[in-house]
Amino acid sequence: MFTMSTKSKAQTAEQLIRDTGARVTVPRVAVLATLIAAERALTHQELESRIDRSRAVDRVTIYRVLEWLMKHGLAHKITGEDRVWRFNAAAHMHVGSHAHFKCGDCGQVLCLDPVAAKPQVRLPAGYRQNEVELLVKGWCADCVPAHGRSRGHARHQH
Amino acid sequence: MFTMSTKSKAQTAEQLIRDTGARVTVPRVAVLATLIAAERALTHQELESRIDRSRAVDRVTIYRVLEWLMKHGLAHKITGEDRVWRFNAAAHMHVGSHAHFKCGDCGQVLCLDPVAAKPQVRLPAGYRQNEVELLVKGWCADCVPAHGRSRGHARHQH
DNA sequence: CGGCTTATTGCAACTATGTTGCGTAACCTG
DNA sequence: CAGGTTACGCAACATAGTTGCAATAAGCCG
Repeated sequence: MFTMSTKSKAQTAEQLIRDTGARVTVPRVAVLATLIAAERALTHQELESRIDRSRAVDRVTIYRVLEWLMKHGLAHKITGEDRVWRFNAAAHMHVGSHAHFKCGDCGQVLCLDPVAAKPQVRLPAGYRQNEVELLVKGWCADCVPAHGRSRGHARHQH
Repeated sequence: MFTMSTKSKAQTAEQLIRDTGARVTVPRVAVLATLIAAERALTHQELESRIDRSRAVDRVTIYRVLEWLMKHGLAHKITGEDRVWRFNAAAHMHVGSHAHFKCGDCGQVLCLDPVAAKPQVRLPAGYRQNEVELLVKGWCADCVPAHGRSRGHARHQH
């Protein structure tokens, strides 16, 4: 089995957008294809720079496209701890509970598989629980060695 | 047992700061006392407006004091989903796992008691887990009724 | 108590992320 | 291919947080 080419990813993206019944536009396809091609959650900035190479899309348009994709269930937003949003193509939307991993060293964010057991939390009286978001912090495979060598001095990628 | 007066909270704050061995300054006491007096996690903006009534403290100073308090384990930061940080006095720091509740309607954020069972998550090979942060979304006691009445139309407090 | 040293504050300017308004261009339909 | 509507791009704005530096005040020591 060959890896999907960039072109076929664009086609997938195009098809997904067409299926919503709304307009198929260059920015929408570009953003969604980029998200699908990404191995991890991307920030708005990362999206912008990855897209620019092929066809320039306006900053604002990317924001609006992302909002649109979320509204139509084609992408979802991850709230990082650095006040930056990251976006994933929603290949497998698991409603009710999300789990993400964030490397404290390089800042990379992954969308983890849904947790087996939905953690049970005790809320104050009268409160109602809807979704649960789980953020696991730690170090990714690339950063574990660096972390082990020089404890307490992490190189951040801001 | 009487509720602590505002004054004794300021004294508590002062003592906690003094115990670190560093300088006891007006902004530090003001910020920490405000956090201790707060019933929930406060944003930087909320802190600023609550402090202003007694003695004006510069915006930037509040940021720096908060950073300092965290460094000394007297406060901790919660990453909301609205890209705003909220701060709690760290009365009971539970290292390794935090749990917070955020009301999707009024935006209030609470620091929940540590979860009984640390949720077990499967990470990719080579990844190392450090902390786990749990964000429970739902509706607080005050907002549950409103939510029940008009589903899908939440009044946000931005 | 009053001056000395150094940490801390306040101000101003800056950066980064995200949002809004509006005229223009692109898409789809007939 | 003409027309209506949606979506885009630009520019200006809003908000959250950061940095540099001179002025201030905490704690110390005589």
